[in-house]
Amino acid sequence: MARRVSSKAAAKTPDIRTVAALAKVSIATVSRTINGSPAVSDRLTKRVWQAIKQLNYFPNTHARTLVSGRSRLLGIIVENIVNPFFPELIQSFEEIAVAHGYEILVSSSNGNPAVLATCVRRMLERKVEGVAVLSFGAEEPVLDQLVINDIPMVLAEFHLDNPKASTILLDYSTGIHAAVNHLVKLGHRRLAFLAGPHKLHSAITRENDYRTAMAKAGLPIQKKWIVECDHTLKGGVVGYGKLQALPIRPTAILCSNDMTAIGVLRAAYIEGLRVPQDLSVIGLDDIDFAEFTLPPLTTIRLSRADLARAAFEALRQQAEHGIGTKIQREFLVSTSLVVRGSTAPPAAEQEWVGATGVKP
Amino acid sequence: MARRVSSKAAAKTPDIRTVAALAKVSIATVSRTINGSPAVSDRLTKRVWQAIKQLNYFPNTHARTLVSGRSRLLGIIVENIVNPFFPELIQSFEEIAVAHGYEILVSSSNGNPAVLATCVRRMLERKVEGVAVLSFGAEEPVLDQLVINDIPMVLAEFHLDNPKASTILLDYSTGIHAAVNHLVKLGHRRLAFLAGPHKLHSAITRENDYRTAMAKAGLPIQKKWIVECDHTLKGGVVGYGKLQALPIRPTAILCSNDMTAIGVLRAAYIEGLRVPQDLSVIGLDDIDFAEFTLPPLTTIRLSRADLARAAFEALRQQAEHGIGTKIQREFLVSTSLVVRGSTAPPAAEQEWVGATGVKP
DNA sequence: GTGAAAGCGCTAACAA
DNA sequence: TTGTTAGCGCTTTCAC
Repeated sequence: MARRVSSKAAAKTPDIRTVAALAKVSIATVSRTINGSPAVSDRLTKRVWQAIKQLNYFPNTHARTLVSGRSRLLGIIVENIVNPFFPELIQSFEEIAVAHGYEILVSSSNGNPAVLATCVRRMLERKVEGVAVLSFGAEEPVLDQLVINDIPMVLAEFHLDNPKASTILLDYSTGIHAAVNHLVKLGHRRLAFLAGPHKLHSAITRENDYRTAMAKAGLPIQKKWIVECDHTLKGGVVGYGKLQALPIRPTAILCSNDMTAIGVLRAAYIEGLRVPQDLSVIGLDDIDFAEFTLPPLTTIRLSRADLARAAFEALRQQAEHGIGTKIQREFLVSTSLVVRGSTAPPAAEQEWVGATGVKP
Repeated sequence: MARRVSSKAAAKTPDIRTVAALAKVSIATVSRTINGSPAVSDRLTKRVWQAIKQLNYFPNTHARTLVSGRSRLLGIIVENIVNPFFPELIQSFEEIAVAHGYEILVSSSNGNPAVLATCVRRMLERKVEGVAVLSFGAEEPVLDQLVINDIPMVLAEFHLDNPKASTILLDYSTGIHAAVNHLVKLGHRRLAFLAGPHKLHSAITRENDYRTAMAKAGLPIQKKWIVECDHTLKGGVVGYGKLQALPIRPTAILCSNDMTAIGVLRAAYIEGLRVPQDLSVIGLDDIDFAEFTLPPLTTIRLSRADLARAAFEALRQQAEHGIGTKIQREFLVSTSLVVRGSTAPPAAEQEWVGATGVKP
């Protein structure tokens, strides 16, 4: 095969040397200019930028990473990208990261530890500077590779006894208490809870908060009124079915997430039960779609933007903190009730109250 | 600051030299072993792997990329990650890419050319080997940076006169014809079309296919029955409103995507129109959620998996083809009608037919 | 303020 | 079959 005869023929991507040659400076000066080092005279700065523009040059991240040790890459692992909660979260996280000069690597673990393990591995090979583990899951054991390699991490609702690991605590309690109180004020006493899969921390925490809120409200908890679903729409349909099969049915259902609640809405409609007249339903997440369900879903908002911000901030502090700088190791994201159309006073009790003016 | 006294103290990430030393071979042998070169004896292969395991070593992608010129990174640009169609697409694309040893960089352009430009820039800096532009948009002019840098591309529904650019053609026609015929067979004659935003190629193509299908079916097209929406749920609600304000209303609505159709379903419900008895609705995409709308949505399926496969295949061929190898520059992804519950014979005409046995 | 030179961790020629 | 060595494109001392 013929080799290229003239160097002119090779119109390859310009590198830092090309720029230096054109600007008639050393490559060190080009590097300094690009990185905004103050120690470059205005005269040369101008010449360098002019050459850069002319050549349409951009630096090679891999070379930069190799020598500087900083990849400016952040990993984000979500539980399930197909659950609308997560794309919204990824979107926020990416925006913030990009605004700060970072790039992100996204992976969806789908609750599968093996998948998680391979994506952690890939992230390690790419030398990520930190990983946001927003899978809310029980996959933490697989995270030891991150620990071993000393990679900063931020975990949702999970403490890892490691100096590089930060935690985002989600205060579901506020929102769930508000939801229960809202229902109680409306006159409900029989509140069921459609839980998430117990392998998720988030599901456990939410369920516990429901129990606490019920206790505080002085309401009895029936074991049968708590049913484990899987945070999917289908799961909500199934959960609803189980509840309706009970001899004494709840008048309101609190769901561990919005998808479950949407499943309930759907199942109730098909069975001819009117929401909210015959049954009140509350979700959790406040995904964009919640506003558009029929009726619009009353739900507990968990801000994706807040969560993304906390996750990024935790990682950034770990990645950029100087020696001796104190970093924040714990972050809190709160929740709040958004009242829309899926809650109302219970039908029967309302009549009963109307008849006597006294609650049971 | 005190320097490290003993090399023992530095428990830093092992590199290829560390492995070589432990296995008592040269770094070249380690490299060959990792890359599966056949030219390594079983004896050494074993020793090397053993050392790798012992040290928990993994190669540094940046160094690899730098020297080999191959990043094994692919970019994927979607229109809007919050539209459920896209997470499903990303999921598929990632699975395939990872299975072939590639990593992906995801960006959501949100129809914003400036955002697109910066994500292209970031992808260039990371030396992606190809970019799947699945934004279906009019942002192609911004893609010149990819062209200039000779980066392989695959575009949906857009031909770029560039040797590195492949195209995925979406055969909406099959699905849309099937949808129109389905409606016609049911007895509909007044079919409206809720189009997507005209800045999207996909929207234009779909609308044209609707016109063609209508013409083939011998049905008149009313200008007022084609209204431009924006592929969002809200847009569907608005579009529905415009259609209902017409003196002569359509009995069926074909929508440019599922989100629009879901908006129509919602608006119709609120206005007390029953779907499908009073109005038939058909979507396009077949997002996971379509199965769970009320009633379940009849829609035109566009397989995300097929699209992802085509996109990956196009990029892989460009990235890996040897000189002289013929590569496929055009790919076709088809569509098909999925009949569910949102279509039925039109109410009025059904009665009329019942009365006389003859159609108008 | 500027430049020369030493690598970052790896692959790929070339030798042996 | 194995090892030696020259960089990939950049940042970062260290001199000047």
